[in-house]
Amino acid sequence: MTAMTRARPLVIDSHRDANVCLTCGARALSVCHVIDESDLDKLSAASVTVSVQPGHTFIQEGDPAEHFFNVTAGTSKLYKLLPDGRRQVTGFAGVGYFLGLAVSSSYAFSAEALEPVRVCRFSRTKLRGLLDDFPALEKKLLEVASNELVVAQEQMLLLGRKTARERLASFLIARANMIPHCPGRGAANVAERIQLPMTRGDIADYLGLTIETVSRTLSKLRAEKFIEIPNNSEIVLLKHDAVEDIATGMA
Amino acid sequence: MTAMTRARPLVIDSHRDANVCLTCGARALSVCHVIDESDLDKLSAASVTVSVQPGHTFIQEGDPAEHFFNVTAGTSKLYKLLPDGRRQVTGFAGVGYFLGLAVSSSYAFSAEALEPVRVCRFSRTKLRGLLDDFPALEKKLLEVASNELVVAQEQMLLLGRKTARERLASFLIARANMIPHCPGRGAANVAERIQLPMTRGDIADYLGLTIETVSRTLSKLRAEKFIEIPNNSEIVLLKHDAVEDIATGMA
DNA sequence: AGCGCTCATTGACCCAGGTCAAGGTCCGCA
DNA sequence: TGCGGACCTTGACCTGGGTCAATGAGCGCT
Repeated sequence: MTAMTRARPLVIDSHRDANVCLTCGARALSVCHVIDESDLDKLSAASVTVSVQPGHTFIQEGDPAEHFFNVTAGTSKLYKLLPDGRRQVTGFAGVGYFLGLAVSSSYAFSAEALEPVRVCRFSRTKLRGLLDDFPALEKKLLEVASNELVVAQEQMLLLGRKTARERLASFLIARANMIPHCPGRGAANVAERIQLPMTRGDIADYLGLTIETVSRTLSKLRAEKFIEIPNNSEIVLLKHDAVEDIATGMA
Repeated sequence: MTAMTRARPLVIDSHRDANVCLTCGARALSVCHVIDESDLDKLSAASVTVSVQPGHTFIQEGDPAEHFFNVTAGTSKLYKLLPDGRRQVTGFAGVGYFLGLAVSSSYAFSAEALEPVRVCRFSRTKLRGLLDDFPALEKKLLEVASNELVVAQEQMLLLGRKTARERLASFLIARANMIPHCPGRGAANVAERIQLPMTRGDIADYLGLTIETVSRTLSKLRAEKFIEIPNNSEIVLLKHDAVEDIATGMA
């Protein structure tokens, strides 16, 4: 039975108990943490857990926006398409990410799982109810949206004005900074191991480049001893500060 | 005395009565309209009116974010800079625009007036008080932030994946769509007169191009009879639908 | 009316990054 | 352990848009 369900692209967990939110490892990282423990049963009751297999799309640009999602496991890519297939990845949604903030009748982007992903899914009306019950949640969402906006503006600067080299450096630094504070961080030349759940193609679509330019630019950074590339889904940042200078256009 | 005060870059209106919000022409377009008329005196009391002369910066990237602003007259450009002076304009803030959503200790962008601008300025703490008194305002801000996010994602698609021609077409369509519904809009080939309070350089910095490319591309669109350029601050859209097709990558 | 400033246009040339094409590497599977 | 397919790298070449430079147009000021 496990094998059967895992083979399906989207699985709704029907055997959920009222404690999912209480025991949820993603709570500390997500908007839910503003809700008091004693109220978590209400949160559990308002959502269902959905599992998404890698490569499967659980939000489709243009579809009616019936649900909101909170990511509890895995990473997804968020993207928009032009009619001829050109793709812009607008972000990568990891654990704790809240999806669907667009207050519009249809989704403005698609979301596809890069790894096995689990999300808590809320219907539009249920979320509305939660926001009325928990004003702190609304405050938190405004905070989250505001921060997203800052990140989006930073990405506009990258896409509009940075060179390929600066874009890759910015990407690596951003990825490195999202590693939950590992010991020795902040020091000048401590190596950081960056996980890349996405392909070179996804990185290219995120940075407004082609696969070839991403590959070439990474090879160049490796030849210059700024990074190491142990395998396709990891990069070791050898000189954080030097790469940061490249990212900010100071080198 | 009028001449004296108008010559200063920033002027705080000290002779404001308690009815400013009640008589404010921008109210219908701004977040304030969710506040009941009977409560507008509280809103007036929490803010000051500031006038900004063209070319003057009233928000400086990196400065401590002490204030929030609501635009009541004129257009400003919002932008970020790289250390070497490369500029990305992240948006143009017109009447009704709410500025300062970034919940961070410092501003993530600068704002410079393109025309004579008037803003209502709230201190961080006063706005916090208003949000506590008027939950509807918080809801409205979340809605505004969410819509901003959708616009930002659209701009990422433009900057990452569209050609210069598509970028200019997108810009013109977006500008045309913000004209408050003029009669005959929506019809196929009704000419629309678009106001451009910004320079070619600002447009270039907004679209991730150079002045020269903006100029050349507009000249080309004119040669193709899609637009007319009566003067530097106006463009007439002769074929809305054809230009829209270019904007969306369908031509 | 004419000066001088800022902004916009146009042309000639160039280059960062895209395109096209040919391998290479990794990994799951039989 | 060797096959197949997805993904990545590298090289050669090309081009959209950037750079540099000259000219034009609009406008406030005297």
